[in-house]
Amino acid sequence: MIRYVDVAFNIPVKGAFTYAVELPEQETGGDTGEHGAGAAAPHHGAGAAKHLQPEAAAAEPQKEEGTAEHLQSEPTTAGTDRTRLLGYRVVAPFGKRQATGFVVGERSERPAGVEQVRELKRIVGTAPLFDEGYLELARWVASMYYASLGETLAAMTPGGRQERELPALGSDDAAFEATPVTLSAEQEEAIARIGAEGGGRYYVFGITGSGKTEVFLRAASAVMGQGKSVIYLVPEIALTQQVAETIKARFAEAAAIIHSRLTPSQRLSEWMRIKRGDAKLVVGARSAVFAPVSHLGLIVVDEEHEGSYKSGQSPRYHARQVAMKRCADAGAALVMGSATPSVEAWHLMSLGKLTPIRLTRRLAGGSMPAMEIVDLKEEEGPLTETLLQGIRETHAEGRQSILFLNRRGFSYFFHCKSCGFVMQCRRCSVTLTYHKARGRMICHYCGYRVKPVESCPECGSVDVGYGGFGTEGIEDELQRRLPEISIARVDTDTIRKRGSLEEVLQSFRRGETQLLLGTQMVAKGLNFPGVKLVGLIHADTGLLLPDFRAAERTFSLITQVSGRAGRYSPDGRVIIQTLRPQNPAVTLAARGEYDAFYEQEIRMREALRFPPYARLIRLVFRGPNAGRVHEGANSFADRLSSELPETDEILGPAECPIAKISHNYRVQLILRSARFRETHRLLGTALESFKPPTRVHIEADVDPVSLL
DNA sequence: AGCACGCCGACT
DNA sequence: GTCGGCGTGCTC
Repeated sequence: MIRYVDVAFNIPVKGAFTYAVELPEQETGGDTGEHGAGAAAPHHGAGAAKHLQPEAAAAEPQKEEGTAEHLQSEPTTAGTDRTRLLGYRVVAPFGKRQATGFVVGERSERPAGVEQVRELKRIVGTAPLFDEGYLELARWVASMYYASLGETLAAMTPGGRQERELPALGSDDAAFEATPVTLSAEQEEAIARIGAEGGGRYYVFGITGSGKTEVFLRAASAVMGQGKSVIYLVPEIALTQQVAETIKARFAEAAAIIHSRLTPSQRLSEWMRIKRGDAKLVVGARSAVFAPVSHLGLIVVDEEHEGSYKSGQSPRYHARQVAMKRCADAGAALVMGSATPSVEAWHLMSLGKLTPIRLTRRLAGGSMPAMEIVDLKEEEGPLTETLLQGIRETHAEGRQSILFLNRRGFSYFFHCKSCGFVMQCRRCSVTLTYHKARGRMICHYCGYRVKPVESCPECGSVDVGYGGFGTEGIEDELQRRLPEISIARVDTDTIRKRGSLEEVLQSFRRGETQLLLGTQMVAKGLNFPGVKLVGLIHADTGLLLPDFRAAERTFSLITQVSGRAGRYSPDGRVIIQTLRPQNPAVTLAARGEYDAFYEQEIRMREALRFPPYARLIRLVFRGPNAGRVHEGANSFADRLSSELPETDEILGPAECPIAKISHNYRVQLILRSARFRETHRLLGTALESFKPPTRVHIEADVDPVSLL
């Protein structure tokens, strides 16, 4: 029987391609294929059931790739229901090559208007990856983020071809108690409120160490008790090892933990386990929001403010937004939480669209640390005497310190070295970026440009320019000045190797090293009882970035990093070094004045028409020919200005802050809209019909998190 | 004439 | 995305 299937490929091209496929008339157990390679994979021949036997995986543990090859050349297998092909991954001839894609439609007639229909090369797997309902979600994601259906499905589904079981659980770490601890009154109340009725949107807003995780786990448990499934999102699984271990210990086989170390085959295996309903709790980073659960009852978004929930490539989805969509569709509850909510979340809470639940007490007997601000302008270099003295004292007490330094340099940012003044755009209020080649300060939101000043408009100093602390060398400098202290360094370079992060952290936890020096990642979720002092070497690096979220990020960073100090003791200490000791993001974070910070930030956003008072869509035009890239951006901007409502603003075209990446020139356009739905729809039609100059690509980023 | 490279558009 | 076709222009 000849059938026709619509296949969406993992390419930017929209629309599906139709292929023919010959299906067996019935499940006769006969082999319809002609390759005869099946004999080479003896444990595979009988189809689905055998795949899951552990012996199969154990038999050839080293030969995963080779085994996969055999299975790929295995033609349509008998004993598998492939009369319906929707949701299968397939391999098809595409031009001169083979490409994998997804079956997104089926038909029995050859489609009209298509002259040549080629035949599918192969059907991957023994069961479909998704069903119609799931495809609907994919269509929503693709259209919301202006991506093709094929690349969207590729981002949503696991890449493995053959299921492969996960190794047995490692030796159970007794440190992670399987039995829940006693709850505080606040926690009890929080759980009761979340469980009070099905659905709803909640925000657990609690200081670090106040027991959010336990609230989430109890809520998950309750939902699972009703036979429903739970998705538990964390920013980066490697750094939430503690949460993962606790969940493993408490939920065992009912949980699927999707982490970055899983191979594609293992991911597929977990995917199928979830799809069958064997795993009712899915824990994972961003992409776990696409877990194929049935009867969704709850999605937890832990550390909601985290930027890693936003995908960096097409489809540039925000897991929080997808979570809202899935919960709304399924009537499931959404529970988010953080010590530092995003400004958007805060706004939703103040509008009553998100129910706040506050946790105010630290559980482990700790209290909030003492916070000190050190003015870097008064000091020589990044390692100030206050900081060094603090480390020495802490060490003398036999306790530990964490030093945080922001990787992002600010050498692009022209500033006054005397008072810390930074030039900002009058209109956008973001930092102007210094372009050395042009000798101009440029706003990357609107394109505004000025000559750099010769002297500081604030204090008159002529000591202005670009340049700052290099991050390299801080470790050496520390080593030199504090030779008695052993230092552990954690950054993207040192953790590249598998397992090395855990090693470094373990040795710190055991007290073998006394000082942990790291980037962003030490700010998040790591808890070490021995830590007394936390130092931020340059707390306001983020403030110098040309980004309207700069203040929010700085506030969050200071607060989160501070949470690492004195978590288990009453005498924690935080030293915040800054060039701008008067900046509200710094001072309000230091004083723990959340409400004041959010209120002033919200007012600023309203005045400047930034989210949440407007929504942004960023369009990046890129290509090897600068002229054509500009031409494309200009003509599209012209078109939009005639088609979009008057109230929408089109900022730019302006060169991207990183104007050229690997031979590609980049120009951006930022749309600002107060009526998002309409703008989104109109932009969709405009993008569909616009034919950019050759070699010019347009990337759309809806609700961009960073404009860099 | 022969070839290298860059540009372009098709891919079911 | 990736591939091949083909035109321009350079070299033997």
